[in-house]
Amino acid sequence: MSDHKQAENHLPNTAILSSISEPLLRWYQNRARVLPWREEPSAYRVWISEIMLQQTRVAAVIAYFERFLSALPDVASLAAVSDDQLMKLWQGLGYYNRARNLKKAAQIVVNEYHGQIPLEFHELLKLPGIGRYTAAAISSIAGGAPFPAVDGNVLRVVTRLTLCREDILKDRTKRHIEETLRPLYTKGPLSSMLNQAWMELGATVCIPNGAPHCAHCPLARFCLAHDNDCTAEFPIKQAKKKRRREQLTVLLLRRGDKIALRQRGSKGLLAGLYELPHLPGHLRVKEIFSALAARGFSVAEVRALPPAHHVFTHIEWDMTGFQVALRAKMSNDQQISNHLIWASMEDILHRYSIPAAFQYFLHDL
DNA sequence: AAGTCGGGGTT
DNA sequence: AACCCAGACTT
Repeated sequence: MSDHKQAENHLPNTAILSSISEPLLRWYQNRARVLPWREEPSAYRVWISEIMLQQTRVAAVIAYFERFLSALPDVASLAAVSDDQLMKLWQGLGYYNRARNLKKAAQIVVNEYHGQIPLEFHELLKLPGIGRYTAAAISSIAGGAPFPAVDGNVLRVVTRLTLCREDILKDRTKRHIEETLRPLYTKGPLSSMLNQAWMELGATVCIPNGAPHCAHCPLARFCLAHDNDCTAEFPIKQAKKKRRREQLTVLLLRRGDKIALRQRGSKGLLAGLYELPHLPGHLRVKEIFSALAARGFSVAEVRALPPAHHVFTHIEWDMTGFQVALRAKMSNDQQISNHLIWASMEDILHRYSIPAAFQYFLHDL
């Protein structure tokens, strides 16, 4: 019967959640972690932290946040930073467009907002890299705006509390939960705390992997999933597509104390970052000799390196690596046509941002 | 609505 | 090996 099916698939309503704010806020005031961006929640600090925290754990962000704030302490310095320094500050965090959008948005703030970061939800939403979650987080935490910041934590906590079986990856499910929570928010400091409390609960108690710590949850007595002993069934998410695999042959080209790097294109995977030159497929030593000879290199020696495997969100790289000692200096024309950069160890450490996928081959240099 | 975009920790 | 993370943007 369709009525019965609807009941199993019900969406959460505000009434179920209305009695929850008080115990949740009380718990948060006692149990909130001390985090760098909480000590002084200025718009700039909250903004940087929220962008870094997108799809990234708190533990991974803290050190990056401190270093970033030291190097670029305000919007003006961010707007003026070089792309290379920006990428170096972001190296290892991933999703590098987050950093590029951060700089773009900073330039907009300088040029169109007189250097003052807007605190209104709908103004923040216009800036590149800021979606509904981040606009709600910044406007509420730094400005007390009454908007629920619905991230993966909140979706997990709310679907468990209410036994909601909608697919949390669907936009309309996120929108619905936003609307459900919206009435709980009032303008002022409580909306900042409430947003952080939902996320804190999701991150530390109502956790994603493994069993949630219901014995320590301030909302256990309100929680339908806890009542029915079915927290493991939530949240419901559509199954992911399988990753595709690619084979690469990575070359560690050495000439004297320099190593060859190449800048990736401005779009797509690892856009704009610096990589070790590589060729598609798994090549044999003989093929490497001829490929390099065809490009005008004089090869002294080729030595195999340990193979490496790197997993991205939707691609997997199977890499074989070869260290190649080059004999003579090639002509300037060939240097330019090959678009290679001859970098020193110092450059690699402090200037060029090289993604993790290539670091396997740089470890013992 | 589906695909793209990193890297690392947990289970 | 599969899952997830204080998501946003493009197509």
